[in-house]
Amino acid sequence: MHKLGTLQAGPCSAAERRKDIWVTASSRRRIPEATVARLPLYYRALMETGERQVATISSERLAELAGVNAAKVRKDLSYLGSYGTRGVGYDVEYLLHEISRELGLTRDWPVAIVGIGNLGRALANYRGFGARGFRVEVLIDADPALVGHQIGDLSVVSIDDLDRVVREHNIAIGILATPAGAAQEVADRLVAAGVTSILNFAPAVCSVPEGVSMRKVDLAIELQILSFYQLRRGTGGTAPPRERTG
Amino acid sequence: MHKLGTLQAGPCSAAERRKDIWVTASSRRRIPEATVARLPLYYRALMETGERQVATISSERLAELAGVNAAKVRKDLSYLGSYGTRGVGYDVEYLLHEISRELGLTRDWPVAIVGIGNLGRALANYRGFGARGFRVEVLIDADPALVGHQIGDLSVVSIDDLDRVVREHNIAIGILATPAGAAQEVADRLVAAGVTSILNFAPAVCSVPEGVSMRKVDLAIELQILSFYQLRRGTGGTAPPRERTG
DNA sequence: CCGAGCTTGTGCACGCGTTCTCAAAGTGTG
DNA sequence: CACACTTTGAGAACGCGTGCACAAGCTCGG
Ligand SMILES: NC(=O)c1ccc[n+]([C@@H]2O[C@H](COP(=O)([O-])OP(=O)(O)OC[C@H]3O[C@@H](n4cnc5c(N)ncnc54)[C@H](O)[C@@H]3O)[C@@H](O)[C@H]2O)c1
Ligand SMILES: NC(=O)c1ccc[n+]([C@@H]2O[C@H](COP(=O)([O-])OP(=O)(O)OC[C@H]3O[C@@H](n4cnc5c(N)ncnc54)[C@H](O)[C@@H]3O)[C@@H](O)[C@H]2O)c1
Repeated sequence: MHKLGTLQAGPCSAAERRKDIWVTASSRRRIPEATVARLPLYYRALMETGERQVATISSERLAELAGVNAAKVRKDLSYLGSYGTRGVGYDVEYLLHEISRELGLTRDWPVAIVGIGNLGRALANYRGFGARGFRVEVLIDADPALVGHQIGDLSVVSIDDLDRVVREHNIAIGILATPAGAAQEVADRLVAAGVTSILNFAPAVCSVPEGVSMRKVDLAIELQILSFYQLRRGTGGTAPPRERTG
Repeated sequence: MHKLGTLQAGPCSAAERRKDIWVTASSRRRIPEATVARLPLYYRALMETGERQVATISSERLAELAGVNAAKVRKDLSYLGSYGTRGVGYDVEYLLHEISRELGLTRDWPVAIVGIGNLGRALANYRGFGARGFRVEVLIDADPALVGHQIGDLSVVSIDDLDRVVREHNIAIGILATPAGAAQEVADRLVAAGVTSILNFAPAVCSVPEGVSMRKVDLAIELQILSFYQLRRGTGGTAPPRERTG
């Protein structure tokens, strides 16, 4: 398949815009969400191994490195286009480039963290984000005692200045690390300030309008899921094969 | 759902996995994984609202509180048994009890954290875990400068004492917050010491033997997924309504 | 005791994701 | 060029999860 061109680059025409089909400059087909979630795994696997000196990598090898099924790797990559060569494998450099383009890793994303408590500080200090183009540029908190405090080379900004600072830095991605009670309000303010992607650590149901993405990470829930299966095992069940990739 | 599953452990042990039925003392039927992941949501929703004075709650109301579909709530709860009353709803207290029993929240789980860096410290200081019966009892790190250091009312223990301390405290659940490079080795040591559930924050593929559960939380991947959809939106696509329960 | 009004529990259809499988398409050797 | 070997790409089958729709079952007022 894959007949109608990946060739036709450039911004997609208005005619192509459909509700359920994702037509973009980079890829012509809809990429399943499960695949999107695995692309970072492939990216990381390709980056980490010294495989880059080798020109090509097979789906089998990549599957092994990423910890998934080989058929899945092939199907996932086929959504990006036919980048492989039969009998040979995938060109490592090219694949890396395509994946990072697809994930938006070729550009920098300014990020804001709201709620500079235990977790927010840990995130602010984390060096791993920058490597993927996620630059934490703004730290926001409501606690007056914290405002102005220096963390790394950033100074904590008051929640009152949220709108201004978020706009100034052109923030598209916000990280929410406030207590649960403040989550919805802060999310609303972020959205109002132009943020369209939110990563939420607060254990609270929290809704955002159409056109804004929100992903939740709830560590307590993760523990409870582990506890569930732990309990089963103790009472004679078998372990669940499950493992999540964010 | 999100369901971003990756099989793990031994090579190609996929086929036989699904076969086994989960029959335990507590519930007669197999509970789907997606349901297990939502039970904590229901639990939290029930605990948070003042709904407890009200004797019963309808699936519709609970769905609203938990941010899911009402039919889903009913189906999920039906896996636990027929605890509802038609025309009335679910008895709140009883439902809470059943869910917490199913999730193993009626008992205490001693937890160990390995890797007391930025993230490990945040987790160690977090008060939210204890409320669900997850008691962080052991902090472990390899850095000699950190060993003996006091965090909260716990003292950091050397990685050399991992086996002994984990056994002494009867730890079943371990949290892995070391750098990626050390993840597999630490996981192996935890498993060797008797840990059968691991929550892994290190961005690394990491395998555990059959009979051990492992869940991964990779924050960088979450950001990359957000970035993917953010990029699409910019180029004219529609936003994905997606939000993870997990 | 009956009927109106709710709410649960579940059968069912549908869509998504996974994985098996194999033809197609490449490489390399003699 | 023929042939053996490798590896991709995709068709197809299957299983899981979701959500609609509705009968079964409960309460309550009269
Ligand atoms: N720390 C962890 O390991 C951990 C684990 C799981 C979940 N969480 C969740 O992450 C969130 C943060 O946890 P934490 O331990 O960092 O909490 P924390 O109390 O240490 O920090 C919360 C911070 O948010 C700030 N804040 C409160 N209201 C605010 C508002 N309206 N606007 C801006 N800032 C505001 C507070 O001043 C504080 O600095 C919580 O929702 C918590 O449940 C944390
Ligand atoms: N901090 C964050 O916000 C964040 C975000 C995403 C992912 N992560 C991941 O979480 C993990 C921890 O992150 P961090 O920021 O806390 O890192 P960190 O470097 O601050 O802490 C790591 C700790 O692990 C200890 N350690 C190293 N090797 C060890 C071993 N073999 N046994 C026991 N302890 C060992 C180190 O002494 C250090 O104290 C990393 O894998 C990181 O990629 C962290």
